[in-house]
Amino acid sequence: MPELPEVEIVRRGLQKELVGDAIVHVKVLRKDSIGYPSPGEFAKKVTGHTFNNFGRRGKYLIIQLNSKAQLIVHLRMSGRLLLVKKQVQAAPFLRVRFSLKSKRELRFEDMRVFGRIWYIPPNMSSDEIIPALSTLGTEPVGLTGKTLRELFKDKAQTIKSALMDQRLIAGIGNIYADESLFKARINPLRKAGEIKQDKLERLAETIEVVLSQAIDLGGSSVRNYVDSDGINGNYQHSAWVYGRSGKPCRICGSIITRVKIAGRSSHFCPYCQELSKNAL
DNA sequence: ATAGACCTGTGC
DNA sequence: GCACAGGTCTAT
Repeated sequence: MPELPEVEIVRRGLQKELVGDAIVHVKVLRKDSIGYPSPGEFAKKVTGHTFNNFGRRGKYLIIQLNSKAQLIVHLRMSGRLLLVKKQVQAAPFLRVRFSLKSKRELRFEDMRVFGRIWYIPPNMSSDEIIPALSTLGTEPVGLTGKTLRELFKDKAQTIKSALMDQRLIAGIGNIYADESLFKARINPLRKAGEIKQDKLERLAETIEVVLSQAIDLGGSSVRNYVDSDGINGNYQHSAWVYGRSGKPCRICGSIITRVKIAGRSSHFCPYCQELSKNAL
């Protein structure tokens, strides 16, 4: 599911509802979903904590508990965090259940089991338990062409894979990389280090516009994504290119193309994002 | 840079 | 059957 907008929406939903609530019982239904500590210890360690704050870094949800402990969640492809009354019927892919003092449950559902939850004890840093956290790049806020220039300087990789590289910018995934490149009229196959400054200025702006618009629309629901109340997002209905291969470009009517870049399906308009028009 | 692994499902 | 799915990791 989730890229930055979806994680941010979940974060906001939980922040509004859960600060001050407490975890009274934890049940791990699928051991693979636990990143740290061992699945056997997880429930014991997490039980009894109170939720203090819900933050986000890239696609990671960072939950501050009392006594300086943390819960960190990455939803990967199909993870969901749902806040429900405890009498609500459990879904087939329920992996971890947090029973709360308020008689509600925070449920981690994850069809594909790629998602992870880590408990960070007070005496440890999140960076030592999740090494990728310490290598995350900048949050995509206040981006400028100059920032992108520095990030992409000398990069021989395609701009598509550079945008999805979490060590450069944190939070952009397959959908919003394609969407941002379309709006900036940049071909996803262009080498990151060879893009002219004026296009980088445009890209810096379109990234922020696309992400904030996605948040306004409740995120993208391709398959599994729902917010913490179980509601689908709507960005996918107004996507420019993502998931639209074979359909006409909303600007020029050309047929949207799909190619593999860095192992991921990439969607673009062969006219609006023509390679030759993009040469430096 | 590309492929394969990790999982489970949906749609042709 | 086969291809594909909001992500990341590791190996070649």
